[in-house]
Amino acid sequence: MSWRKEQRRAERGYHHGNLKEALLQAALGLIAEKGPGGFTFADAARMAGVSPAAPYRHFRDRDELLSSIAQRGFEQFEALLTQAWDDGRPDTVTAFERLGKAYLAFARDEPAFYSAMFESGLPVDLSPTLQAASERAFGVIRAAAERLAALVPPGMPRPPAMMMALHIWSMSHGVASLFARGDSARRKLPMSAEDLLEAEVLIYLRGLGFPTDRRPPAPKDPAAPPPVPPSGASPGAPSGAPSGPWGTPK
Amino acid sequence: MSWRKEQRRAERGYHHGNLKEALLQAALGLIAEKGPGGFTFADAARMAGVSPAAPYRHFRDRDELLSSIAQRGFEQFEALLTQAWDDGRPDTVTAFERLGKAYLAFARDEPAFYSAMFESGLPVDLSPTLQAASERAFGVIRAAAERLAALVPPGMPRPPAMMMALHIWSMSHGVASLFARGDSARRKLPMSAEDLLEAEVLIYLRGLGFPTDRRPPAPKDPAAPPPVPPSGASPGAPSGAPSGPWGTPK
DNA sequence: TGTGAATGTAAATAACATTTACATACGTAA
DNA sequence: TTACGTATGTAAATGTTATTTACATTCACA
Repeated sequence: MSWRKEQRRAERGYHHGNLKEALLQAALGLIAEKGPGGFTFADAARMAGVSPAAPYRHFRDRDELLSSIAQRGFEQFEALLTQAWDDGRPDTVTAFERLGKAYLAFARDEPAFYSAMFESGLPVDLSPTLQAASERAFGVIRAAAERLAALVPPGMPRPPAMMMALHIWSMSHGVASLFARGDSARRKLPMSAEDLLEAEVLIYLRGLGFPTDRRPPAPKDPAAPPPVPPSGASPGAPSGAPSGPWGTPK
Repeated sequence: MSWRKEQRRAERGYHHGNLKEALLQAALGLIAEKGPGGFTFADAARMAGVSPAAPYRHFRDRDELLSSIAQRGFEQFEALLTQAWDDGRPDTVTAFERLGKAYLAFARDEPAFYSAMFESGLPVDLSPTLQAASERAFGVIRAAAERLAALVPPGMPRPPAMMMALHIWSMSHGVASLFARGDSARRKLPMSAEDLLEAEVLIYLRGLGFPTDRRPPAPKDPAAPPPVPPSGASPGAPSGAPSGPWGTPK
């Protein structure tokens, strides 16, 4: 039963060569499977083929490994959001909605990172680098909100961009946490989390004075088609396409 | 060192008499302090003055205790929301906003319950009674949304009440999770979580076509004051009172 | 009063996190 | 090339936890 260990040792020698990375990967896999609480330091070591004490050469303790993963998660998150925002192309509102979708996509596609970042109970405010990473990620939303705020139609009250950013963050986070986690989404929904969030954001944007009825034709930015929202769209769904921000639940 | 245990035993006899409840209370305290992960079954037993095996007479395992707490939490949550909604008095919109406040208040005042309910990683969908309790709590929001949907001004698209309920839930949950947890709120904000959520909900409601400018005078329900939102309210805050859904950050 | 069901206890097992003392390999300066 | 300091692993030990099993005490009630 130890031939396997010996075998592995023979293959890689006394030194692993890349243990830190291997541990991170192992932990990532374990967290994705069994949640941030179900991950054990010993398991990760076993998975990497080293003794239970080896990880301590690379991480002060279990929490530091978790924290490293969260850190990396925030970095990837920031990259994803940046890409989704794409500097506001083709127009601010479209890009803004893409941001929300990206949030959900991350929660769904990177459950391990998401868990470590938001569900591990780690005190984000204790690690300066972690907090910084978190703030950089939020900064993308913040910047987008800044641009959006500048476009609030004249005559409408214009809330601080920071506030708009926090609103969007909380909507995305709320939908993601409640409905986009767990393999089969813990709670049943009459629609996808994506559609739910999209509708939510669109209603919010309308509340800020943005026209939100156009959809297929995405003209340039300051172009504002019919400023009057379409009326009388009951759940019956007359036409084939969604008549408002929400379609008929399929 | 065992005199204390003997002492306690003498006071209460071989049987604790109320162990189940004592364990729940102990766990509640521990979770409030150290988070849902930092609570140990053995600790709760110790705190109740019984042997480490005693709890197993009342809970199948650690998870079942946690689950019981979550269950009780959802029940209290439902009660709190019901009270806040107060059947839509004095008017639907006001009561609706109170609902959001109650959500935050619960997250803040009952961190242990909130943790067990939403941050413990428990598979809510696995316990039928837990899921039912969760759905009853959401039912309050759902019912409120139902009433609100009926008031969407004619001429505005009216989203399904269920969707509105989910929107409100996600906003509240997002704000609560991100900004109303942890003794000193992990992330710094330019305003209180309550104000943040209130503004968010008001903008959302405006997006649905509700007039959202009145504040001190709360007239009867179907009474709809100036349907035109106030214009030109830059962050400078001209008058003393909040000029829109948001005041100046103090 | 006797008895079965509840409720606790003690002791044992297995898994972890973490520490300490010791072993090995790697890079580098002489 | 070699000697040495440092980085990286290992083995063994400690203390804690979850959980189970066999046994003890007490309660409710016939």
